[in-house]
This record gives sequence, C-alpha cells and structure tokens, in this order.
Amino acid sequence: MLQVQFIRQNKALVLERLGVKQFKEPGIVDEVLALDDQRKKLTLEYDETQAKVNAASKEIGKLMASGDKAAAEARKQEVASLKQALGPIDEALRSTEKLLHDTLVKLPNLPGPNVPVGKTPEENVEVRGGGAKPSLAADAVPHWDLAKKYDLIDFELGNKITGSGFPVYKNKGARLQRALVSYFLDFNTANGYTEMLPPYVVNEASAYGTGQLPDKEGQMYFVNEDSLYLIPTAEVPVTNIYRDEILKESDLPVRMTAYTPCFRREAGSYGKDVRGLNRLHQFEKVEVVQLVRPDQSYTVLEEMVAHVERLIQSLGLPYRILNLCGGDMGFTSAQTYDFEVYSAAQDKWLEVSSVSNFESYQTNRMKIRYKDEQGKNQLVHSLNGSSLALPRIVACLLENNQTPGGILLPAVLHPYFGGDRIA
RNA sequence: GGUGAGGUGCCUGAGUGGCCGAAAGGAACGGUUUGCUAAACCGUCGUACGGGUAACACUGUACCGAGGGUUCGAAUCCCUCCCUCACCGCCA
Repeated sequence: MLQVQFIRQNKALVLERLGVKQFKEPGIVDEVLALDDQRKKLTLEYDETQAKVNAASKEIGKLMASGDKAAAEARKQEVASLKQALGPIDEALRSTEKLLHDTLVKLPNLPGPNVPVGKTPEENVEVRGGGAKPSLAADAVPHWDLAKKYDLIDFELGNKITGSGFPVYKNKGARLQRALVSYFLDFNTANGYTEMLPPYVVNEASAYGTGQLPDKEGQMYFVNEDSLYLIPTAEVPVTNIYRDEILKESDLPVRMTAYTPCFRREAGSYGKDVRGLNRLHQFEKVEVVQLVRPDQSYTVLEEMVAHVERLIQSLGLPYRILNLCGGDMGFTSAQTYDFEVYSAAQDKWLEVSSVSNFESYQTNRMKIRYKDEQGKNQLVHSLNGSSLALPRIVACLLENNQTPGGILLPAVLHPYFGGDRIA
C-alpha cells in the first residue's frame, strides 16, 4: 500500500497518477488524509492521558513505600477517573486506525514515470520484439492436436482425476516440463539469482503481503481446515521470505529464483481462450524476485526485462515486449512489461511473462526495509517476473517447431531433454 | 494425534509485580593500537506512531509469540489462541 506520509506531501501528484491508472475513486485520497488527521489527534490525546496515568502510578508506588496511605488512595482515585476518560479515546483511536488502513488499501499503486497513458490493452505500447514468425505447412495443427498425436498431454485424464484445467503430462511431454524447469533455473542462477524452493501453500499474512488479499481471494484455492492458500505464483512465498526484516544496505540487491507449481481458480474466465494449455488451474512456472534499493528499481526493472528477453531468445521463439498502459496494469504494480510469444498454429500472441516493479507498495505491507547510510530505515523496492511460465511456452514450442520429422526442440534444451526432438 | 517443556532484542541468555525497553556475553558497526592479520581496548548498537526542531537535540506512548483479564502499576499473575522443542504414536 501507499505511504500516508507520501500522499500527504504529494497529493497533487498522487491524484494525477491515479488518473493515469484509470482509478475511479480519487475521493479516497481525501478520506485517507482526513482519517490520518483524526488518527494523529486521537493518538496525542491518548498518549497524554496515558502519560498522566503512568506518572501517577509511579507516585503511588513511592507513597505506599513511605507509608502515606491516604495520599496514595487519593492518587488512585485520580487514576481511576483518567482511565475512565481513556476508554472512549482508545476505542475511537482503534476504529480510526482500522478505517484508515481499510481505506488505504483501496488505493492502487501509482504508475511510474514511464507508464503509457491508456485505458485498454489495445493502448499498451510494444517496446520491441524479435524472432521471426515461422511459416508453417498447410497441415499444421494447434498444440492440443500435437499433444495428442505425440501422446504428450492428456487433458481428458486430468478431467477425470481433478477437473478441467489440470492436464496430465505424459512421456516426452512430462520430460519436457522437467527439462524446461531445469533449464530456466540454471539460466537464472547463472545470472546471479539464488535458487529457492518455497512452500506451495501460504498463510493469510503472506497472501496479504504481496497483495493477493484482501481483494483477490477469489483467485486462490483455499484450504479451509488450516486457513492456508495455494500459491498462485512463487512471488508470494518468495517475496515473503523477507517480510518484517530490516536488511543491511550491503545485503541488497536480494535476487532469488524459484520453481513452483501455480494454482489459480480463474473464476469467471470460463470459455475464454481456455483451449489446451492457454489457461490452466495448475501450471509450472519459474519466477525471479528482487529486493533492491529504491533508487535502483527502474534500472533493475530494465535488467530483468533484458534477462527474460535473452531467455526467450534462447528458445528461438518469436516474441514481443509490451509496456502496459495505466489502465491495463495490475493493482499493485508501478510498471509492468508483458512478454508475449507467438503461437503460430493458433495465430495468437500468448503472455508468458510479466515483469513488474512494485516500488514500495508490497514492501510497505510486508515491512521489508533496509538501513540507509544515515542509519534510517527505508522501505526497499520489490520486483518480480516470470522466467518463465511453462504452458504457453510449450504451446509455442510445439506449434512453431512442428515438422514432418517431429517437433524440433531448441538447442539449449537438448541436454536437459535428452534429445533434439519429439517424434 | 497424546504427553511434557518453552516462546524475551541480530543470536545466546538473565529477569517472577514498581528501580526493566529490558542484565550479561556474543555478533555487527565505528574508532584506537598494529608492518598486515589476529588479539586487546574505547564507543555505538531495537521498532513503530506522536509531540518538538530548519535539521539535530530533546520528549511522550506502545511493543518481551498474539489477543483478552487482574492491578494504582504487568516481560513478570490469570484466561484463550498460535507457534517451537522433546518423547510416544502414525507416516512419505
């Protein structure tokens, strides 16, 4: 969430940036400021009264020790009436703090300086791209047909075991998953990311920390018995590794990568682009996360984009990078680049990575700070990106590389896959 | 799942009603010393929210797992919950 102090000092900027994000309730900004004023006023009142209570209590102790019982009793009376006054103040303060917090979390992150203005995905700006679209034979087929032809993925079997959106990978299809995960992790660690293997379920505090709660609980599977959420992305457990920590400046940047399965309910998206691997309830993804000094986060964002770009290039897939416009960005992001790869047989661009700078929006919730040169605690900036999500990569690899002699895999995968093709 | 013990600052660990935001040691950081390293010595060494200041200084409140309660006063007593450890059971 945003910092109240920042909103107070930069109100005009906040309103202007919220406009870029197409935020519809700018009145919340004034609500926040009014509630914060109220909070300060009540805090002062509470502290001053409590200070009197504390002082009187100390005196009572001394009076008792010196045997002056009558004086002690008189002071006790005084404390009693002070405490009576304190009750309502305390109550008002608590409810104000809660209301302030509940109001504050309704404000999305502010778009950064390089975010294009726009409302819809059509207004996203293509930054660059690469890789030539393949020219497929006339009888080329989409990946779900190829998956069947080579016995790689069984969607119906997943229906039987679990439900739609939970495919079963088989044979070379399963092997390809393993190869891709290993390759992606090796690629990331070779570039300075530390490999992590986090839990696949998280508690409420973690889901809150990265911004899945309070708004998006409907997108996560929930284990009622233990009040735990299945992770929708490794971002959640990995970023929360540093929740409530104060880092040394020399600890930064923190760079982590993790493979996890991802679970998404995808409520409300039935029937829309859900064919084959395009949209699943469970899928594999390798994620990269960084915690950095605030002045470096936009430089790091570009580095992470370049990193993911090299990874996609190494797979030989046609891709493009989009700088998301204000209206299409996520709630918690300050800037996001989406990576799409071209799925030739479907003639579609599929999103395979999303690289975002969250500035201090997540870390303010998680209280991830570092001690700066002056010894003051400052929020770090958090960033993350997929590197990469598997299913759509697989769809493209299958579709784009289909030949009469089988599906030809990119050279970087040969050692991991144990072969150069699926035939 | 059962039984027992316990949760204190970066770590170890004292503290069982006021003198405790918290001893001591270690780590870390700064400095002195040193040819360098080590050692030794000196110093610093929690967080949040307020008041205050140009900024410091200074100052108030809260926090000893979480939430309640008793009391003039709680790290310390009581209740509930959570977690950790040990042993037993079960099990990949």
